Amino acid sequence: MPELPEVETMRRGILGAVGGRLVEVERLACPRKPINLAPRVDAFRRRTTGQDIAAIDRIGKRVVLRLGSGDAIVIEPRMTGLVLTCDPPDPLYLRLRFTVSGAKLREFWYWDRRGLGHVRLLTPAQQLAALGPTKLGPDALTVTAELLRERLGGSRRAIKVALLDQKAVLGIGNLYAAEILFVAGVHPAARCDQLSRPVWRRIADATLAVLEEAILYEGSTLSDGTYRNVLNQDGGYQNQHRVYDKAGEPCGHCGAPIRRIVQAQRATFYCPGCQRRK
DNA sequence: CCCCAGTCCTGCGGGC
DNA sequence: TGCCCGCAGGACTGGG
Repeated sequence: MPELPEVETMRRGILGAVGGRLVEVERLACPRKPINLAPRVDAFRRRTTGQDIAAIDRIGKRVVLRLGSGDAIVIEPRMTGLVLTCDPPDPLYLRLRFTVSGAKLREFWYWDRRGLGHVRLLTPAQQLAALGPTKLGPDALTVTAELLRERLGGSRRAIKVALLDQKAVLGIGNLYAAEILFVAGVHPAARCDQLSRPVWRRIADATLAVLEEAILYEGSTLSDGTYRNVLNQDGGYQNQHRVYDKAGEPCGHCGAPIRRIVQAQRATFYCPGCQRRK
């Protein structure tokens, strides 16, 4: 499931298209169900064809192609979306083909097995409304202890649930929330309004450490094998996981069996020996 | 403010 | 062995 490190890996994988010109964005006849574009196919094609690719950014878990017109193509992979520059894992789920001229990278694809992802073309005004600071928090790679405490310190929510709130902090999903709290030594059910400054410091430090390390490893490929980098290779961070999807296995630090609980209808993994409530 | 359940969607694994 | 159900969860929505 693409979270910040996986999406950052996608972004870096297609940076070779920057400075080029979008020849075409073609919606492929995916036999399951062609991707829903916004706006619809004709307008999407008209407003993207021939546009310069000025930059490729990441906003949280989305890849953003900045076009010369000021419009932005926003790719939101959600659970199973992938950006690929080579043959796909399974051509059945290819949804879009991007063709580029005048740059090193000539072609890339959007692939999505389950089809929960979205690709949207947004005007500058729409970008501000949908992706601006009122909708989305600061990027997780920029967090500090003060910023986390400011945004979450008054909340009665459990810290693990709050870390998933994209209005609070941007880019953390279920997997990395678990890993971050393990590294910080914080119990996932600890209430935000009961955490001290030193604990916020540990959470901020762990957030940067875990996400930056995961980017170096090009993200996590889980046992279902869905996430791949743009070259259709496995990521490497799954081998560094401390708790995610390890229920019953001994903690690598203290040996206690890793626990699985459910918070806000999502699985949470943690070590009862290493992670305390305060 | 915050929580919860439902929605989208497909593949896989557990259980019978 | 084979089939079916439920689970996986990112983002969003509507109701409490």
